[in-house]
Amino acid sequence: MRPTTKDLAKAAGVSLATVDRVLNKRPGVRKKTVEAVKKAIEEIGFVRNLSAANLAKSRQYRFRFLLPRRGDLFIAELRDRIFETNIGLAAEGMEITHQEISQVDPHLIAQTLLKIRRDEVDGIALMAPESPQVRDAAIRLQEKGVHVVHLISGQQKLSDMDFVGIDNHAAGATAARLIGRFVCGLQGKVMVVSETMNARDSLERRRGFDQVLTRDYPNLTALPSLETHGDEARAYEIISNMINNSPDIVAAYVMSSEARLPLNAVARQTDPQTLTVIAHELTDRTRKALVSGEVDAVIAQDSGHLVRSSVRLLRARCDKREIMRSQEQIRIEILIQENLLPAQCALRSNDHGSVANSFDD
Amino acid sequence: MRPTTKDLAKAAGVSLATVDRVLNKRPGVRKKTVEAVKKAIEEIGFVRNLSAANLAKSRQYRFRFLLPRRGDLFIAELRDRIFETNIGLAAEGMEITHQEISQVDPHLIAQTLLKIRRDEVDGIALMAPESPQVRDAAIRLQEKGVHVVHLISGQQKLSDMDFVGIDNHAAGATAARLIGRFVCGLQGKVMVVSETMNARDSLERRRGFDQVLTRDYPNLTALPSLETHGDEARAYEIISNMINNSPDIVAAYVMSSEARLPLNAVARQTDPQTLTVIAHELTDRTRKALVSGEVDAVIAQDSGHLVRSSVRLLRARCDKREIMRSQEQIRIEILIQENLLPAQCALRSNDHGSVANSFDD
DNA sequence: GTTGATCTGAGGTACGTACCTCAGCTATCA
DNA sequence: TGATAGCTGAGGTACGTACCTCAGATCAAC
Repeated sequence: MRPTTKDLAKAAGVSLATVDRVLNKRPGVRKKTVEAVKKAIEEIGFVRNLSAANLAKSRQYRFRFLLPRRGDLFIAELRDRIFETNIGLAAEGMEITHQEISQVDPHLIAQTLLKIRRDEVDGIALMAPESPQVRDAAIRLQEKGVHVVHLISGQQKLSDMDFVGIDNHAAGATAARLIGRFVCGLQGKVMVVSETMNARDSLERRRGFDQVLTRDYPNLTALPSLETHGDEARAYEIISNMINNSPDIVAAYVMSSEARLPLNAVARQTDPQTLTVIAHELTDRTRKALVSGEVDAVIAQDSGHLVRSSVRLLRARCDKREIMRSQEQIRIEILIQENLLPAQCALRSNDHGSVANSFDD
Repeated sequence: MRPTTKDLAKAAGVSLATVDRVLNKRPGVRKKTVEAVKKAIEEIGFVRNLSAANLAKSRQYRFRFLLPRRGDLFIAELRDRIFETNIGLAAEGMEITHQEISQVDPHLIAQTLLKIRRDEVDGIALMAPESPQVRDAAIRLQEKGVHVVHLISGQQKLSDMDFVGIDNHAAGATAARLIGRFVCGLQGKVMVVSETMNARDSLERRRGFDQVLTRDYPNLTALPSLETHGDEARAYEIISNMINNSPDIVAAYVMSSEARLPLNAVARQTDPQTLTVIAHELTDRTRKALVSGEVDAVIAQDSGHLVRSSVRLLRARCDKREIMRSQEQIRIEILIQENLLPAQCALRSNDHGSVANSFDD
């Protein structure tokens, strides 16, 4: 049997109350006594029983994800993962919800943030385009005692500690490297498409992309970023314009998390099989594109990891714990046809019915 | 507050005892009553409090990883992850150990397996080359009540349910695709190196590799597999022979998890920068090779995931639970210079001192 | 040596579930 | 009608930690 606090008290020659004070960093214990207890902890190899601690605390954590309202496949993925995580962690006293926010208007987002009360949630994971208003509102929220982490995009270097997502500079560099190698020395232009360049993540990806491309692949020239603004007609128009004006396009980099519109537009304009195409995020659309050869590689961040990592980070904040940041690093995944897992992403078809309990025989 | 069993009892109009019987699938409850309780569960949204349940059960899980004795960097990685996982899960009543076993001799491995008693461990994660003796010993062990999962390699299709690791056929295919694309239409031969072709994983990788290469890249011919048997001198000899006999080698695929010897041998024989090289597993050696350009891509499986997934699987077996297999799928990661995380793998330098508790101020 | 502040011990309750016993209840069948 | 088996309720203890109160001990400074 593992030693308990009682054993620890005996080993340290103090009472249970003192052990408790030391373990929970409560005041009113002499340094010498603290040391004695710590020594005993090492000696008998005491490890706090988390189950018991959680039970005793009967602590509840209520976290809320704020995601843009747009009907994006990637956002849908995230929502599904939030739902799953909620189910999985409900048994551990967590309640994880999500709320839609404006996809663009910083004022509206800031308003939404400021409306959040300390007594309804303990933490927020926010996915929103960069803006001073949002940043300030987030800071205000923190001051109220609601912890905030920034998901995927993140605000102007508040602190890296609050960010959950991939290194977008590196992701852009990865895209450039793949295009550079796949294109095989061909001379030509590279089309770059994004939903908007107002987002911090797009800007960073672009910088990383350009850096590698100009340094290592003089045969390739990156064209100015096209912005779809999530509008299908517009996407088609600007992309077809671009393709018609630059017949020497040999590759395309779709930077935004919603690759559907750009991919559809490209597909209508040219034979994507002959074009080297790199897109972001694994969704049903990019998965199909990967399988058909329409896309050569997908650069992805695991949506489940994003959600779980956010939750762990928020929870650590609530407990005033530090966290192993290196273990929470979100990987930049490179996906091609061959390393797509059969189940990956196809999970969307799950019905969300009765997963909560396991009495289904 | 979340509803408790007491609330559930009230809602279902039964006693706590009956609720308990239903929740824990104990006999002696009429079907009708069971249904009533289940209905109440749905209605009030009852979710078992895991902390309380674990505490009440005061269940301990003792799992042991059996890893080959060789001093491999990849194995060292795994050991470190086991150590970490043990620390992280100790608070949840898990005790995760590891034991070295013969790296080759099936008889010795089988003997080791058969020596394991039910009262010392609840489950085993076994990494061993395929052989009938080992397979039988594993089955015997299961009959004794010790759960067994097969790590990375796996035995002849016992059951996919017992396997933790990547799809090696797909991994080989991935390697072939990368080489095919990176080589840019060049005509030539591809060298294939492994530690041994007796391992199931190597065979499967080879098959996946050949399949894609012969189908999609007629410009490339894969050479017969070279086996280093973990011997440095031998590795150098066979590889230099191969290189001297086939001057038109344009690429190399290092299949085994220990890439050190083959990479060193290749480096001594030829300029690896001009060769397209794909290796397996992220270790200090492959990481350096990736950064220097000696290796073009690394195909990896996350060692931490391997360990944690094994533990989850074993635990599910102990609890007689089914598990979401799709969530336990180990991803085939493609790593290039650009998407290497700064922290990734460099963790080896950690001292393993006082991570067990968090009183370090 | 007294006062006050600081530290420590003893003992309690609470968290939500698991698992036990035993008494009593309800159908079923002889 | 009574015996039997199957079902249900009442009540208890246990798990290990958190957090509370209050009394008593210790130590410093005066």
